[in-house]
Amino acid sequence: MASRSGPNLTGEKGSLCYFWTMSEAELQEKVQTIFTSYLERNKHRKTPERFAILREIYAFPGHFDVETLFTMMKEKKYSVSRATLYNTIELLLDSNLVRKNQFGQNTAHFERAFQNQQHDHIILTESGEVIEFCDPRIQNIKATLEQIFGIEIMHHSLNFYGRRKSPESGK
Amino acid sequence: MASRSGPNLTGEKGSLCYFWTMSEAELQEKVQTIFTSYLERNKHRKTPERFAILREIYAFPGHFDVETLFTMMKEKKYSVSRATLYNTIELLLDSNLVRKNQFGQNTAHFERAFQNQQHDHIILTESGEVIEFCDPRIQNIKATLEQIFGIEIMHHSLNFYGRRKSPESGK
DNA sequence: GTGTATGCAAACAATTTGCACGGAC
DNA sequence: GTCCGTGCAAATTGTTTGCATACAC
Repeated sequence: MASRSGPNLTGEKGSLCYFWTMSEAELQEKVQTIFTSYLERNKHRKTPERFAILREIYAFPGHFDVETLFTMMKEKKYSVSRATLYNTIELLLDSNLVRKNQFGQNTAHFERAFQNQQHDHIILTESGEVIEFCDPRIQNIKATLEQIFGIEIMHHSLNFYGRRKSPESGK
Repeated sequence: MASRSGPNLTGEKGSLCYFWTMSEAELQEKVQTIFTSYLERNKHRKTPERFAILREIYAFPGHFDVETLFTMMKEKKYSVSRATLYNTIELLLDSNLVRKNQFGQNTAHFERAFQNQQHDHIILTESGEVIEFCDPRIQNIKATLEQIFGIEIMHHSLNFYGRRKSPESGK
């Protein structure tokens, strides 16, 4: 279940990129503002639970599933129920603050989405390790499909499944 | 839950393609041979249930989930249990005769894989319709990733989620 | 005060597991 | 005859729902 960020390869071959800006505190503040305005815009209540969940999610950079988040919050003495987690994540998905991933298993995985560039995943099936990458060519495919099928694509999910080529020879 | 095949656009812009060959009978015979040799190679028993399931899957061109397959086979008076379906599909995945898809929901979808070119999916979220497409540019991305990360990619899954742009305008 | 959001537990859905029996080898 | 694969039902896992209470508005 390990997860590491892709390397900063901006510019290299013009095809891979990954970057991160803004301090944790700024990030927390920013997403809180976004969520607040989302809740107001949609006439949802600004409950402490919702903000606690948002904060907890944005305090954690990797992928998580609901059970892990539940345990994490229980340990920190938050009193949240699984039901509220599912409900709130639904709102966070809708406000584009969280992204949902379905890797092979039947557990949904989530990750924070704001200031976390849209990226895709490589799952190393032997170790469960997840590599993130970002390749702009996917946007070209998207554009072609939109044009050919006359559709509007809202989002996508791209996962590659593979394994290390030979121990310690990769790189 | 509708599902339609992508159009045959081989050559157009050099980016989209879809084709199908071989009669149903030939197909059935071919996959049966492949499965037989797979079972022998891995010292698994060649039970009638396993071949019945393979036949049933290859008699159906679209996507299916386990429950649907179970119902389909029950109606045809096959006596199979869900457990056997899950077990056998596992073997069929391993022998590359079946492909597994996780669209948004928590139900896994499957489709036959042999002579069914590797393709990806567009899910129209409003209707649940699934469009298949095949874009060779995904292979370029794959090649880049293998090279950069020193990995070997076995397979991938690419899903776009979108909607029709405007009724009857998308050609 | 009103009514939405919450926590809890029960319900549900998809998949896995345990076990006794049957049939492939 | 051996023991793997089966059917069935029970167990497990992930997610949703129902309901009484709490608190945001």
